[in-house]
Amino acid sequence: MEDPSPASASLTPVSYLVLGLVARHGSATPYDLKVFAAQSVGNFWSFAHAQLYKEPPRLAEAGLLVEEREESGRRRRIFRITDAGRAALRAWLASGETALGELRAPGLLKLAFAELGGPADAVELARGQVAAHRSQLATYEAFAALPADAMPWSLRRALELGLGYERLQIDFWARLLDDLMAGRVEGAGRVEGEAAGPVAAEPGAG
Amino acid sequence: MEDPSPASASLTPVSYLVLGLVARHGSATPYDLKVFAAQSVGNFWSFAHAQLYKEPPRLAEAGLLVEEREESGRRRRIFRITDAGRAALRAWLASGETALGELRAPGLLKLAFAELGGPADAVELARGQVAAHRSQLATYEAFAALPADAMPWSLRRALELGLGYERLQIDFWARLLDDLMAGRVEGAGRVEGEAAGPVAAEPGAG
DNA sequence: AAGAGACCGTCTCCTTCGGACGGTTTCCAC
DNA sequence: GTGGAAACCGTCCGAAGGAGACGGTCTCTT
Repeated sequence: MEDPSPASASLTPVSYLVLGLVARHGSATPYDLKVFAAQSVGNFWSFAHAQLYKEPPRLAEAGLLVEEREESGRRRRIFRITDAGRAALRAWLASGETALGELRAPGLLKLAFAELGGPADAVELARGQVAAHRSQLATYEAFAALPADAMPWSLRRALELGLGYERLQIDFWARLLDDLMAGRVEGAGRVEGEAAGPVAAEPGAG
Repeated sequence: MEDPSPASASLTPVSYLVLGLVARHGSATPYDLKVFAAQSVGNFWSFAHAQLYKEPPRLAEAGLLVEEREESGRRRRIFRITDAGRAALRAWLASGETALGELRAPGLLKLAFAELGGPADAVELARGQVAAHRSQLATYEAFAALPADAMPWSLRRALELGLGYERLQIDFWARLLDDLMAGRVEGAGRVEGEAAGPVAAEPGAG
């Protein structure tokens, strides 16, 4: 049993990013991809730029893209999408794939263990998160302020989820901060002026 | 210039997960870690179980954990935290590290390129996302329904962010679905009964 | 005492990640 | 025009992460 179709090699999120970006713009060099990505989805989902150089040749080998060469001095690789590539992209868009993804926020991990630190630590964390998410929100808002024709409707919608997400984070951490300051958190001590907290160490099940 | 302290080798999120879990429970075997993780942070942030077997020995080598052996038949490795480990954990909790993380939701990536598919595709996507996030929300709600003393306050708080996140997603996709069905999306066609959509292909800048 | 099923652990392969490094082109001062 | 600074562009590598196949061990039941 051999794979009858090299084009059906497993496609990852990066693959679809590349396919989508090339389809949207007609053609692109890896560098273009890097720039396009940064201006669109890269806002929520960053890709190592090395991937954007490696992926197009892979897709070309699978027949989903074709590669040309610039004639000018730099002789950059220019990629265009093929019918097979369009089909793969359309299949992905049409598939009922509903993977969820995860809430991999470093701040959340830290919060999950905040009971092991002092109350002041949690306060610091919350403050930092509020600030960081506010700044990210500002970035998104600047992007969202672009004229309507600066991006396709779908991307704008995606941006709106990003805005909602940042606002959710800000609200969450701000509320936590309030509760912490007001001593309204059951189990967490009231924050006075202390800086270092205890880390639990009682022996347990082995 | 050499690293004077082997214990200061770079610690990753997995490191802190392990450190935190061991600190919280007093001691743990790698298998315990796997179970503990699944019952707590694993809800939002999953770790490959192989990591939970590899990380403790690494931390032990760095002096942050100590390893014992069960005497019984299976002779499992039991890990406990050291003072250095507690210090590292406390330092992490107290540090103003505020990395943001990203919104790496596969559905979001797909949405960003939805203009390249047909209106029916976006509808399918939205429907699927609503269903998937509703199911995830139900899982979180069941977890949140546990008695107050079933988890530390910090973990419960983290859970609450998870709940908010799922509700945000549900609202977002449900609203998109509504707008799509009502033809209220500028640029997206009204969904009639079509199934396959076009993928843009006009040549552009090279 | 035997076998089923849960429990527990390791290994390997492949991808991703981050970033160091290096070369090229353009532009501007002079 | 020429030198070089600055932006532009591309490749490579080592370390870490992730999926999951595979294998061994214990417990419980009959």
